[in-house]
Amino acid sequence: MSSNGPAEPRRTLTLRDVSEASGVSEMTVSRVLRNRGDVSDSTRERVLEAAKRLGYVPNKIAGALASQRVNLVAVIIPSLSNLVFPEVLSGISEELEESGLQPVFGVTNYSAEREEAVLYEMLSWRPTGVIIAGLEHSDAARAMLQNAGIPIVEIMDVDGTPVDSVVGISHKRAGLEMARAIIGAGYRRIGFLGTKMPHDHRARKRLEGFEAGLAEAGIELADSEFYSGGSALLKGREMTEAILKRSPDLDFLYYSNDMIGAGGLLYCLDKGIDVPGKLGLAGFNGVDLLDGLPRKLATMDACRREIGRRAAQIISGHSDAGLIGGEHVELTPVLEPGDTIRQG
Amino acid sequence: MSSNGPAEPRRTLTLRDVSEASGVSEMTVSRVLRNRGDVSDSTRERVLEAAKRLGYVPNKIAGALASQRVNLVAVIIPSLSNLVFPEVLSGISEELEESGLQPVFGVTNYSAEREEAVLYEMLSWRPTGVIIAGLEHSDAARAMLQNAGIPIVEIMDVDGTPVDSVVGISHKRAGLEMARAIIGAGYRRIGFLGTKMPHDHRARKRLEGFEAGLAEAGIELADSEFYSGGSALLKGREMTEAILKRSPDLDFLYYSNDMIGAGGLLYCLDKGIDVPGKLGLAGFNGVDLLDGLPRKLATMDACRREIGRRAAQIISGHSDAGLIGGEHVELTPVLEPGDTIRQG
DNA sequence: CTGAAAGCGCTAACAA
DNA sequence: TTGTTAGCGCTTTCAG
Repeated sequence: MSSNGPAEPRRTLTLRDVSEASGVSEMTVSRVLRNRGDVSDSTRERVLEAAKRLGYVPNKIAGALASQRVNLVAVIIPSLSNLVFPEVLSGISEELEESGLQPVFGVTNYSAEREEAVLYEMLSWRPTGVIIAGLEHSDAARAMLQNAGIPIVEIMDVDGTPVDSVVGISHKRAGLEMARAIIGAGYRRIGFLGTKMPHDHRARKRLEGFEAGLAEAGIELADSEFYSGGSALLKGREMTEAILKRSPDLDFLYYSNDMIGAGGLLYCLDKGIDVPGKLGLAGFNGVDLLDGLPRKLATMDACRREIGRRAAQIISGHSDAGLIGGEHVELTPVLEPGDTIRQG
Repeated sequence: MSSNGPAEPRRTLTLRDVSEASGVSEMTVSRVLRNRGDVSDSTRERVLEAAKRLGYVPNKIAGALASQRVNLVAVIIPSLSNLVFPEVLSGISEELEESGLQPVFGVTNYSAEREEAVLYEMLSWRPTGVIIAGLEHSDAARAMLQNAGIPIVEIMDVDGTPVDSVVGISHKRAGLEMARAIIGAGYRRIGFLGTKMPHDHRARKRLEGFEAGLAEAGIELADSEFYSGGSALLKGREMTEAILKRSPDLDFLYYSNDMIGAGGLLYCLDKGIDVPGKLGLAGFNGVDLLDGLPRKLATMDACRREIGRRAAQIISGHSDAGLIGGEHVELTPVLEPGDTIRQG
């Protein structure tokens, strides 16, 4: 053994360590490490060399406290298993990368209570901005957002009153337009299949818009079926079987998402049901999974990646300007009729 | 308008504000807000009331700097669009929730350079621990992990040398056992279909193990096909068509993930190919999507959620004890033969 | 049970 | 181009 004294508890390195190792003041070290102000090349090199040799990692906590600046963007979403949100996150990541901001994710599991807790936790890190899914929040959560004094972007949905900025689509309109397209194609006995989640406001709004669209033609929903949990593809199968057994005269099934829609499509193909002749099908989201199915399910793209991108742009734009925004971006989902709606 | 002076720039609230509003010292306010030490009920109530009324949100940056304690766990993964990682994240979230720790996610896009940058960024927030996918890191990244002085858990893979703790499965073994099962079922002309990503080390290890397993029986891979990007389900279809056109005599296809495997399965069913009689199929991961397919694809569960959970447990365990671990947890994936491998 | 003093590691502002 | 001086808002420690 070499002459190690009594186990020196290893401190984590500070600016001072780099300062001593390089013979330059802490302030100058700090400047070099942040590419700030003019520093002579020789000094810069010495500092960089020392920092690297020691393995110094700056302490952003101290930095943030001193400078009152944090390069974090809080991103709050209901779920990761939904497939929808990972895409939004990718859009956000992509866009923020360029601006030097860092997304920090929090998950609420569709619970308002949990959302409040996550939001509180994240705001206490004083992020540069907040991106949060949906327009429905508890009063306390809304108050926190309002008082945070930073740009807030509510995403996914524009049907409601945002706290600050909003980027999304109108799910009511999405439902409405789907109903019109279905009726335009001549279908009349229409069923709805969707999730039971009491807090999935967007699915609820799509259904509301859909029923409004049917009402325009004097039609009511003929039957419906709800689920929660489990493999969505399998649920789609099972629900389709159930609803067709109960209401064999249905001529269209509208699914609240593409996964259960895909399950329904596979079921119909299995059973040799004539799609779209005798039975039409449509989903929602535009997940690229659909491209690989034997037949292409009708759907409506929810513009997920684009939503993420635009939201991130709003934050990074304001983080430069220091302003709070109130931007309102409504994206327009386009009906992709695929092969499961009769063509006029 | 009321007598608003010249636009008071709204400061964010501090402990001092709550202290003044409640007539209690900052120190006592701090105690109440952290449920620390003995505080009389009446004082506690006054403080809580004032904090709530003002809408005070504590500043964790200052708190962390003063206490040298951060309740953040850095989680670094290659991708969010993979479906695999969201499940791991769910496992982590679930487990950390109980311990008061907060996961913070970073995404590397399978790039070692990006991983280094993300890691540096996250370590600069002095997290309580790090959970990072894979055992392959740049020298610099490995050095940072080693010097961080906090628990590090490398996940997904155990084939290699961890920096500290590791939780995962052996992908080599997974490939090996799949090969044995396939050969045991009597297949001999075997093709491999997978991703081309040069940095997906785990897919590579599975292939290596697979080839080793074939070699035991004196067999070589008859053909292979690689892809990158796009809808995995669709790619699975296309690749399957391509490889079967090129090598019509193949009697088994091993896919590097379930999504492309599912695409292949759908293709075979479309074409009326006798599965598993004339052609066997297998994937990898055990995604629950498979439950909804017309036939169940053979696969091997990668224990994703469990991996997340165990990794989180290691971090929260050590965050209490303040120790650094070196735990080694190897989970065992189980072959799920489904309907696409001939049964003896 | 409550308060006062000191300082966490860094950066803004100013001085040299 | 470089250094010095004060804090950032909180918690630790110790004293009442």
